Amino acid sequence: MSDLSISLETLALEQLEAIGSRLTKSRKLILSALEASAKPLTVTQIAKFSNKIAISSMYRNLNVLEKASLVTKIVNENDFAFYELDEHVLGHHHHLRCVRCGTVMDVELAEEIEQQLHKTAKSISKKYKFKNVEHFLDFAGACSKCES
Amino acid sequence: MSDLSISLETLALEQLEAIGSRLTKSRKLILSALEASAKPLTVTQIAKFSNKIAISSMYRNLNVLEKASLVTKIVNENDFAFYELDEHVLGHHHHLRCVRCGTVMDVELAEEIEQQLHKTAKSISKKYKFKNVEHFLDFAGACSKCES
DNA sequence: TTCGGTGCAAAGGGTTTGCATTCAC
DNA sequence: GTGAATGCAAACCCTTTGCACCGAA
Repeated sequence: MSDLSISLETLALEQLEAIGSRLTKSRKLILSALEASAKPLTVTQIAKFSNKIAISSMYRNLNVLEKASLVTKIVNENDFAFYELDEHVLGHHHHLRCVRCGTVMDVELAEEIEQQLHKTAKSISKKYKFKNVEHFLDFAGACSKCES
Repeated sequence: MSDLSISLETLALEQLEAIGSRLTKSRKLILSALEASAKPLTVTQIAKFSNKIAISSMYRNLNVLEKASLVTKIVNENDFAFYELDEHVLGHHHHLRCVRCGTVMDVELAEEIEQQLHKTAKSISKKYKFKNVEHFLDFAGACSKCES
């Protein structure tokens, strides 16, 4: 149980402490579920991974972990949220979503595109007078399982 | 009431008929609200524009209009959906969202980036065996109103 | 011993649905 | 006249909250 990598555990301790929170068993379990998964998970999926945590605690913990910049919430067209480790942990990346089953997977892009997106964000920031403009680039299509 | 442009009304009639639905007064009102607005609207905002429509009909109509490819639902981090006219009507574009107040506005990008995104979508399609991969590029930051 | 964390149950809030009525073709 | 659309209220479902209890520093 809670086979959390040392590096993530250290980071978690540090960043949770920074917001006055503790690294509890439940939070370790959630983090290890997310670390073990190749792709973002729904609350229900995380709960399956460890059904000892009450759903309410699940949500409360995910909110705390989000505040600690350890976890990121992904809003999806399919009405339930997905969660994954924060970009500080996972590295910058994008998402590919199946329009049928809703599964979300992580995708990395070429540096070239990233740079261009960065430039674009800057020019939008200037043009529309928005501060700290970030880009969110996702892709969606029909996955091979759903297509069969 | 329902000062819908002729071209949109024609298109609406056509595409609603294609899915066996009618162009009713309520649907005209919703479409004209969206056409009049410079930016995507929430259900509540559309309702304000015309408070004669029951909320339930609002949702039902928006779903029908979405099926008819007349309207697109935008999922937002701030927990309520935004709606706007479909890209077939509005043209391809992207969104800029305020992380504070949640407002969403439309943004057009240079052809150069669009082409690169298109290429990227294709290569992702091949790599992950997803069909009909589309891109969704949004930007988010703090708008000038919220920043003051 | 002191707070933060947890479980349970109840409440929230946006969205959907059942049903009888009304409307469009 | 017939099937689609509407209004109202109730149901849904994911998520949040209140409260008493538990647990780690």
